[in-house]
Formats: sequence, structure tokens, C-alpha cells
Amino acid sequence: MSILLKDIANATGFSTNTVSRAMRNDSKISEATTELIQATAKKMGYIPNTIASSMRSNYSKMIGVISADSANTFFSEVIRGIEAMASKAGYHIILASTEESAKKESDLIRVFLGRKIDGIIAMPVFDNSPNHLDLYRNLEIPYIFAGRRLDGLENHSILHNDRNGQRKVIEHLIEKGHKKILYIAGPKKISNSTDRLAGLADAYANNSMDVDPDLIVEGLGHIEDGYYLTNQALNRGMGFTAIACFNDMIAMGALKSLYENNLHVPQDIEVFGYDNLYMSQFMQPSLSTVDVPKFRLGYVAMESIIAHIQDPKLAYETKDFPTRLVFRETTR
Amino acid sequence: MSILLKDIANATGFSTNTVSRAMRNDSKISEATTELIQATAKKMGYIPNTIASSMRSNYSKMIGVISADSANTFFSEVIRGIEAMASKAGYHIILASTEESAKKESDLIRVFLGRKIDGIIAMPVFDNSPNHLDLYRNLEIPYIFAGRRLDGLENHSILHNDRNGQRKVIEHLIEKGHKKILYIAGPKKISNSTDRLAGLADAYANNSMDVDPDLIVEGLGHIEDGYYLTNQALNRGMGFTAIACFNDMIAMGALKSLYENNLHVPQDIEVFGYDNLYMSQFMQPSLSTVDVPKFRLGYVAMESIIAHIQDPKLAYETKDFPTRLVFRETTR
DNA sequence: ATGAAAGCGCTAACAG
DNA sequence: CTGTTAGCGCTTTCAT
Repeated sequence: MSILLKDIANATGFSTNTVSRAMRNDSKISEATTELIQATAKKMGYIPNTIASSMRSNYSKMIGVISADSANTFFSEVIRGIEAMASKAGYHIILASTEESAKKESDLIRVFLGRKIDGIIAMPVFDNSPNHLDLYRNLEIPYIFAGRRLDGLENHSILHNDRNGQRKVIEHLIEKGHKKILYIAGPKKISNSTDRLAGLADAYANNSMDVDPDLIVEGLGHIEDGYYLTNQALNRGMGFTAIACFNDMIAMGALKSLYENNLHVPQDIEVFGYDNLYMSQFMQPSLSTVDVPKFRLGYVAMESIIAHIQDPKLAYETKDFPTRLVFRETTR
Repeated sequence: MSILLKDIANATGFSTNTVSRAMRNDSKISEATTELIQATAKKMGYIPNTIASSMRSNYSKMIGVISADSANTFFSEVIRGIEAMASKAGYHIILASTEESAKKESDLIRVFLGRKIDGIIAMPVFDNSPNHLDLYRNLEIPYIFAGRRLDGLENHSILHNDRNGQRKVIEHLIEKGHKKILYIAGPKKISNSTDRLAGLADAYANNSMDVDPDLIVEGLGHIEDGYYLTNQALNRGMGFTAIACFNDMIAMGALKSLYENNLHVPQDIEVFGYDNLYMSQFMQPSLSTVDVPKFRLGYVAMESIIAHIQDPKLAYETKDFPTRLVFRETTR
């Protein structure tokens, strides 16, 4: 069976308590004792029982991470940032994905709370009903939203200036003379969809142009949405000369559709994605997009949650990272 | 503060013990009592303290999942299968990725054991040193390898006939008249690399052909490996007319390189991937590959681990799923 | 069908 | 610097 603190105590002659403290490098234990105990523990193959520890200390060193969409590598890249900071700070993460379901999100929060996590990093569904907001408002532990927001809880968010980024994309395309730009939006249940649409509206407004609702279509943000929505738009003969996409996954699907319809990118149609996924530079042609600092987003979210755990009185403050257009082969 | 069983006991007039049993649908508690208690618990917003429960019962309903590479959606697809079965059976998973580091793998096992998981599903690094094997041999809980294997522990594996699959790819290409096939292998620290290479050797042997070591190059299995290894091979002027890749990620990188070198696929060069990632059908041109039942692999791994938890005496048996060639646009 | 008591392994609180 | 005692919230064991 497994080794307990008591076994190490018996082996070294110290009390269980001293062993416990030596294992945690408590400064009140002499260096010699600490070394002896830790060496013995290692020799005996001691593995601390984390759940017994958290039960007593009310402190699990575990952060619940609620991701949104396991099919989109955007989230893997954010999570790598979260993990990097977590492991640096001696935290572990417990990770699950809602697949954009508010129900699953609320279930996950319950499960995580039952496991006594110290904090939550979430990419929440954009559901601003009181029920959904209460999920977070009622939380007794710190929480941070990574790359997304919820109405009234914006101060918990680390964002990346979606509105600005999308505005710049559309303005750039307008400047280059495009009169009809197809926009493939994301679903309304993602805050970024709303924010990026607002950026699009800004761009048209700044150019004294009206938004043509026929040129805005909406999908779920997956690769197949980009594919079939582009097909549909082409079939309807809408005469657009550029496509701006809510994200890179959609853009990948759009490129596929254009290719199959013998439309050349960027000669016939220019395409812009959003997110700058790692793989986007390897697409054919390589994708012009908006860079979002994904790793940093995760990293900073973890830093922030730790800061709030260590100082529960620390005020929450919205962070907003700048975005940057990345020009590759899908634009001229 | 959070609601405890004791609080529900006070509210209903029953003992803590009865409440505990009613919450778990213990058959010895009357239906009326059970209903009353569960209704009260719901009304009070009770969230069971899972760690207190597992501490006492020695049973966490948590499975540790050790994945290998967060940049490859192969694993996300397997994990979706794992999660589907887990949630169906009332289990939760705690997930982490080794990024193909044996050190990280062993650290993760320790952490997971400390959290008192009931079983492990791993995609282990192909390190057959006694130390690494002991990591698993010494385990007191059930473990299953999903899609990978370790020497001497094959009976813990659920595999997918890599050797056969890769053999069929190479045989197919030979049959179509290719004399020089570039093979971009995966790293030796992944068992699938070894097995797929063996399949390649089988194919050549069956056709009484020698393996040309110059036509086998090795990368880490990421998209950029496919890209730069194809570039290098082209620069060396090796005159191959087909490329078979260890996986789809490599194939994506290879396609990019071929495109940039003005080589047409499949007219000038045919390309085969392996894994049949969801996105591979959306690549341009769409990728011919070998289908691996990823979701099912995860699903069955979870089924299996649960079976072994419920019956610790259950014998371990290697499972081996069939593979299937998928012909798309990168082959003629 | 229900209750009382004990204890899982650890750490906090207090003592010295 | 180290030891003793108690208790985290639950479930097991034993009793009725």
C-alpha cells in the first residue's frame, strides 16, 4: 500500500506533524531535519495525498479551466499558456470543455466546486441571463474570463480588442476598393462574435457605408461552417470580392469552397481570418489573419487568478491586449 | 459558506448518515425519505464535497488521462471519445499532456496518484527502459494505453493496426508504379512510428524491394516537420514521386512545401497522410490518409478502464482496431 | 429503515 | 524547533 506521513515519521523518529512540515519546507523545521525527512520520503517513494491535504487546508492548488471548443486549436494554444504559468507556480489545472453549451458550463462549475478548486479560468458562453451570470456572481472563489466577457462582469475579463481588430480588417478591405465583402460571423453565444460584428459596423460607419445584412452570414465557427456558408453565398451569386471570417477555422473552410469553385485566392477573392492559429501559416495559400496573443492570454489569466487567490481583496480589472493584422497570401 | 450534509440533516430531521445514503440512492433508505432529502438538497443548493467523499470511500470517480501532444487534434478527437463514455458512466477525467516527454509523463502519474484517481488512460512515450515500464508495472490501479504500446505491456493497449495500415499505403503506392517514395517518419519515442515503419518494411519486402534509407527522413510529427523535411528532400533532388507521412499534420506541412515549390499534387507528387483528422478533408487538396477510429479508441479505452475498476481481477487483453485507407485528392 | 461512532490522511492550532 | 490534539466532510461499520 501507499506510504503515509506516519510511515516516514516512524522511519525517522519524528512526529507526523514535523514530517508534514518538513515536506512543505516549513521554515521552523531545522535544515538538517528537513533534509533527512525529505530524503527518507524520497527513498520510501512517498506520494503526498493531495486530497487529504486540501481537505484539511482548504486549499487544493488546483485551478478549474473551462474551455469552450475542443475542435478549435485556438483553445489548445491558450491552454498551453495557462499550463506554463500553472506549473511555474506549483498549480495544477483540471480541464474540461463546454462545446459552447451553457448547461455544460454550469454543470462543470458544480463539479469543479465539488473538487474544491482554488479558482476558475473560463471561456464562458455569452449567455447573459441572470441564471448564467449568477453562476459566476455567486462564486466564493476567484474567477477570470480568458478572451471572452459577460455583461456586467467585464472586469473579470482578459480580452484582446476584438472590436478594434475586426474594424481594422474591414477598413483595410474597404480601402483596397472592395465594395462587397462577405462576412462569416460566429454564433451569438460567443461574446467575440458580437464584438467583432461591432467592429465591422464601426468600419462601415467610418466610411459612411451601410452594412448590407445580406452579406453577413452566421455559422457556429467550425471549419465546415466556412465551407458550406461560402458555397451557399456563391450559389446565391452575391458578387462579393472579399471574405472576412470570424475565425481562422471558418477561413479554412471558406478557402476550400473557393478552391472547389475555381476561384483564385487572392486574385479573385481575398480572404481574412481571425485568431492566427499556428497552423494558419501552413494553409494553402497561407492565411491573412488577425493575431491574438493566445499563449500570453492563457499565461496572464493564470497569473491573474493566482494573484486573486493570494489576495482575495485584490480588485478585478479588465485587461485588453492589442491585436495585429497579419498579411499573408490570401490577401494582395 | 457551502452547504454540508449536516445542514440537510438538520433541515430534514434525519441523521447525516441517512442523508449521505439518500443522496447516493442507497436502496435501504425508503423512497419517501430519499425523495424528501434529495429535494431539500437541491433546494439548498448542495454541492457534494467530492474530495471528502473520495477520502473516506477511497474511490474518486476520476480517471487520469495522460495525453501526448496538445498541438495535434488527433488527441482531442480521442479525448472526446473518452469524455463521452466517462460522462455516461458518471466519471470525470483529469487531463494533462506530456508533449512527448517521459519525465513529464512520470511527474503526471505521481500527481494523478496523489489525487487518488481510480484509473489511468495514457498515451505513453515509447520509452522501454525499466524505469519507465515500472511506472506502470507498479501501479495499484488499472491502466490502459490508448493507441500506443509499451514493450511487455501490450495487453494494456488498445491499438489500431498501425503496421497493417502503413503497409497498405506503401503497397498501394508501389502498385501504382511509384519507384521512389519519400517517407516522413515520426520520432522513435512514439510506438506508432516504429510500428508504421515496420509496415513500410513489410510492403517493400512483399514486393521484393529494398528499403532505401535515403528516402526515409524523420521529424517530430508536427506540421513544421513535414514542411521543412519536404523542402530538404526536394533540395537534395531525390526524385521521389510520392510522399507517405507518419501522420496528417506532417502531410499538411508537406503539401505546403510542394505548393511553394510549384509541384502539383497529385499530378507531380502523390501524398498520403495517416490518422484522418477531421480537418484533413478540408485541406487543399483534400488529403488521402488512413482512417483511425479516434473517437471509438477513446470511448473503448474508457469502457475498458471502468470494467477493470469494477472487476480488478479482469484480465488485460490487447485490442486492435482495423484501419481503412481513405482516398481523396492528394492521390490519383 | 435509520442512527451513532469511528476514521480516511493530512494540516491548523496550540503547547512547550 | 518539535510534539500533541483536534478536525476538515464524508462514508463505513456496527448497532438497533
